[in-house]
Amino acid sequence: MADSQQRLDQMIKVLKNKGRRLTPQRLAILKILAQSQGHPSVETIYEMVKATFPTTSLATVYNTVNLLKNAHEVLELDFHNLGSRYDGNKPYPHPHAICTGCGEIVDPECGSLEGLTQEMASHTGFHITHHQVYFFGLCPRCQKAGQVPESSG
Amino acid sequence: MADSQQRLDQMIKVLKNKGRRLTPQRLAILKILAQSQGHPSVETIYEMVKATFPTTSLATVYNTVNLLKNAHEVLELDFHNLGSRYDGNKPYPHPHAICTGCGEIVDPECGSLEGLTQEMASHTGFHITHHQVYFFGLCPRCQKAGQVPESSG
DNA sequence: ATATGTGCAAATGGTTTGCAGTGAG
DNA sequence: CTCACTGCAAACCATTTGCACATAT
Repeated sequence: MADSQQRLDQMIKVLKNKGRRLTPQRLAILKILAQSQGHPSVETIYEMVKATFPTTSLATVYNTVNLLKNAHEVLELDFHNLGSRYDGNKPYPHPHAICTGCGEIVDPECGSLEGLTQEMASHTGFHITHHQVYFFGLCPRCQKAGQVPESSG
Repeated sequence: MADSQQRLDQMIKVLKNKGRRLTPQRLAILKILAQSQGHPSVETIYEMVKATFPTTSLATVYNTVNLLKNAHEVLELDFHNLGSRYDGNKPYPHPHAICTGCGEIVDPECGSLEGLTQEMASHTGFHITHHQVYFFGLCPRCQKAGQVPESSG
């Protein structure tokens, strides 16, 4: 994906601008986040980095992820049961759909969020800066799996 | 408020149906949640209960709140920085606006959430069951406070 | 009478922090 | 060469759990 290369370049640029160093471990984490399709957890990132750098510590992953989060180069999703997940592809707030069956997280197209935001603003007088919009339910696959409750043979 | 009395009665009924007991501490927690206007945290509830029952433990508050949460008689709001907050007035999912200045949480009227939900469902194929919709920003009071940065005398 | 609820304290689990050694710039 | 980064382990903090006693039903 050309996009993920652009994301990676952007992340590197931001870190440089902040005077941060680009260690091999850190670069590996950046790559994982820039290419991430599945909203990985810190633990997931940790396991992936360890494939290349076996001595990497969890603290280093947290450190780098937080660095990017504070620079708005990664979006943090907060879930009560699933733990925090990270999106390095679209580091700006956007709606998510989370399957309560398999845990899959998808980024649906969404045109009507803007209207909702404006409605919230006008009803509250708030100056809205960002949001967290999560929809929970069953993905198509889990719906099918649920319709045939393990009895077919 | 007549509403909060109804909420309290409903909570009590649900606990009874589950064969749970109504201890004085538990009743106090139920009342706090049924009347809650400000989305209290467990810690806040704990402090309030202790005013009447000084020996109450945090564990008891967690226990009762979770009981109600699982019975859908209380709505849990999950925030990364603010910690979990609870709404015993409207125990069903609804949008919230959170002030990043003072921490106030309000429940705005909202007509266009249904459309967004349907858009999400049609774009993902998910069967949506519930949601978490949080808008963050500055409440009117904090906007004014910010406009005059402590220099006026 | 009984088994749920209570209070206390210890356990848990995800995240952060302190520190001494390492290495990117 | 210097200072940020790393890895490890300990610290943190909200929440949960275990246990013996108390009590609502």
